[in-house]
Amino acid sequence: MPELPEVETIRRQLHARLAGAKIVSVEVWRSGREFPRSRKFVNALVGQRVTALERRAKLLVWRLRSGGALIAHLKMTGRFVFVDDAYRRDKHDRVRFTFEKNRRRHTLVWSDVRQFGFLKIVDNAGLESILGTYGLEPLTVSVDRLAEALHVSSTRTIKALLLDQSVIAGIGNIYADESLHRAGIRPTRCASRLTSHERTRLAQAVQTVLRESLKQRGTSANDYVDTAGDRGGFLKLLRVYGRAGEPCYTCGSTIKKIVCAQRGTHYCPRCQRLGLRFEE
DNA sequence: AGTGCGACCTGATCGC
DNA sequence: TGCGATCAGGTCGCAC
Repeated sequence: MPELPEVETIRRQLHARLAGAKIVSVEVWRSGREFPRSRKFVNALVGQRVTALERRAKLLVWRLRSGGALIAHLKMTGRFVFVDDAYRRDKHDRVRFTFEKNRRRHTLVWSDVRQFGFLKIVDNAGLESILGTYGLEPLTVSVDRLAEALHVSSTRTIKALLLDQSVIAGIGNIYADESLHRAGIRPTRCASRLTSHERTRLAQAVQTVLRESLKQRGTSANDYVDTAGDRGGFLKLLRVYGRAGEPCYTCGSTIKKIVCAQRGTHYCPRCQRLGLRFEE
């Protein structure tokens, strides 16, 4: 379940190897539901040069020199992994890219067990309209702006709001739960009922959690690996996600798991108490 | 208009 | 042992 820190980790690794690289070959091993028709896809990419790798929300954007871009969404199980010549194809592998940069060759495989992810070629206008649907980038705006984005008149729960990519871009289930725990706010709270102190605390928590996770190269709760096939190190620093039935590190209460915003939701009933808070 | 929820997909795990 | 049910979850599209 790659969210902002995982996608950003992959972006950095791809950028380091592929910015300025020429796409030598593209081989579609397996196309599927979301996948573009293979010949058109291959023809649009071979011979092109990648100028830069960017990220917006959970979307990877491969800028192409001729204009336009290849966009990639990993959804839950999408992976980009660099492989060597001895690599043997796995049944979930879908596309193999070969690049050349400074006379060095790089081979990259796109695989996706659940087939939810997609690769798509878009022109500049198409790219702009897609990128425009996303909200604030949480790591490049101030706490105040982030807190302001959480100031809504909405009947939704605060967790549902955090997951809304058009409000804040890049938060998924893990970081929503972790941010709410660090801010001491129960996920089921009505978003419009948060106090301004709570919005600020939550905005700070979102930034802290995302930054800390990025330092650890993301969280590997299930499938996520980076382009070297390595797992992220943030798993051991999670305080509530995946810890149902275990004691809260802060207060010792048992972490609960419920369904909120149609997602498995983890929280500490004591640290994330309902009702008045007295410390503010 | 805003919100909730099913569908998409496969593999791991659980209960009988 | 085997088999079906359940769960994981980002986002789209549909229904209310």
